[in-house]
Amino acid sequence: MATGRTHRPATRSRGIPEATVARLPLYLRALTALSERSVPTVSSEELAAAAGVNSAKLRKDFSYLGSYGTRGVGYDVEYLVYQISRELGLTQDWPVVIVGIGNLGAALANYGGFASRGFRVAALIDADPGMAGKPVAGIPVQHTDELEKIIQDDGVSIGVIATPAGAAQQVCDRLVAAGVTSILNFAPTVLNVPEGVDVRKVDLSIELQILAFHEQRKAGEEAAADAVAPPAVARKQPHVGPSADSTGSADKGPDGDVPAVMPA
Amino acid sequence: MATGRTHRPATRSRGIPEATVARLPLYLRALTALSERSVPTVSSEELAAAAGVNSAKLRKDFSYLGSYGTRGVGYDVEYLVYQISRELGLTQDWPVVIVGIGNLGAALANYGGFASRGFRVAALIDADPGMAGKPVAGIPVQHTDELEKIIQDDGVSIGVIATPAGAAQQVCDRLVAAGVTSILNFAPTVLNVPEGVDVRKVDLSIELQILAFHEQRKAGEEAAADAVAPPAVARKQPHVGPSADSTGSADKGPDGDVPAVMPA
DNA sequence: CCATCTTTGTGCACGCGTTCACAAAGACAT
DNA sequence: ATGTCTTTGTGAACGCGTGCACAAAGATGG
Repeated sequence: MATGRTHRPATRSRGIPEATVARLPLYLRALTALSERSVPTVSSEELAAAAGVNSAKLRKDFSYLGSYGTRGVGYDVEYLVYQISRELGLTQDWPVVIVGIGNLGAALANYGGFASRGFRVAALIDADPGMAGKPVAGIPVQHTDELEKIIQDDGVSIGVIATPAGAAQQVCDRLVAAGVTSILNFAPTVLNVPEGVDVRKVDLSIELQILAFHEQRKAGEEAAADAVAPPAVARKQPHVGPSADSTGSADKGPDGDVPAVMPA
Repeated sequence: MATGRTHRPATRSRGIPEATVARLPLYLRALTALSERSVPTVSSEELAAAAGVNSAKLRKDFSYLGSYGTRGVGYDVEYLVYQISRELGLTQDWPVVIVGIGNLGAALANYGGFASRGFRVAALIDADPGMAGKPVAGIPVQHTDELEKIIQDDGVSIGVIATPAGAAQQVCDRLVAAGVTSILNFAPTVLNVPEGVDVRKVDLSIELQILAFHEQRKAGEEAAADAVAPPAVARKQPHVGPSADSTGSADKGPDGDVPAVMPA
């Protein structure tokens, strides 16, 4: 799903399948909402509905954490919030650096979800000297030269890359060399990292392409079954030659995928 | 993965497993790069390395598309680019609407990856009347009232939600009612959609929490003897970072004396 | 204290995805 | 043509994740 490397020595140590870990934040969000409404307990059925998953799956997920429920009653909301937070490591403070303060980087810096869950923006870093000192989301942007110093001084172990694709690997290397061991990559590139470093990637382009695939499939099925066109009329524009159009050569940027503004 | 609805017999119709579909954009990106360098053919081993996957997996993935390789030689780059593009539906033009033009929405509008692969920003939509007419990425923002009209006029079938969480479900309902059948959701909420609508979500907060989990596990690999006594009063500030100092192998680590921050 | 009812926790089976390993297919040299 | 060498395409085994179905556990009421 998301680790850039195919490797997964990951969750070998103590139970908790990767798929379960990926769902814990979902449960936590639903539980936090319940907590704010002062709901004392919740059944697996209710919570599963709120999180958008199967109730059996939810119970099995929780069983990896331990037996935190009460049969006949359900789960204590507050207690479960604490247990999941602890399991996810959110009871600690995680300083995070964001590299590449373009449109996307600025959006991330302003994203409220950071501060609300144990994550703290330790620094914003950009390669453009003109950005230095300029405040974004109340935090002054610092130049790339400061990167290593910041990471070491603040003990940063999580880095967010929001640079253009061309700069991503280089930034990644510097982050890792300075001590970062977890990277969230928004640049459309496959990052190469040494053993022991986790990479998760968020790729808008890929998500859209997956949607397009399903969309095309849906359109094709309808066409095969019936001729009744639902709402739209001009939805298709088959305007591509056998192999000359989109593939030719540099008809757009390096890959056309540039998430942020950052001079190389 | 990402389909909002629990049920998803998914790609039953025409082979092609979901996991393979999710990798096709990755291959396509690597192939495009090769194409720009005028590389005529590529072996499964080389291409797999470029895409960051196993070569056997790549070959099996391609086998679902058909036999496009030549034994003893490899794959024709141009031909494969075309085949994958066609399979993903990228030879069509996909108009996309972005709803919620805040920091993130603006970043998405400026994202080059849209236009480069058959996706076209048909409209930017925001609920704030003050935003109306204001150009973002060269496109004037339109008010939410126009949403249905735009979707129907342009035959939009893909919508991107970049609104706050509170507005996401409402926006989603309107998109679906107007004819959108694929949604990319950036809001931290579980969207409820009817059968036949695909939802993929991109959630920064969840990604970070998953990274935090692994980070914590790495930090406390040897000091696994915590076995925290269940706190009777939940949501209390627990003692924090008790593991960063005991191990000698861990060179990094947030010098464990940061204050605990519980989610609110 | 016993009966009943609710809800958890989990054993089990099934299907998907990954990986191995190798035969088949073609290129290429002689 | 024939042999050798490279690389694909895939059969088969394995492991993980999912969901069913049910027994165990505890609450609740009489």
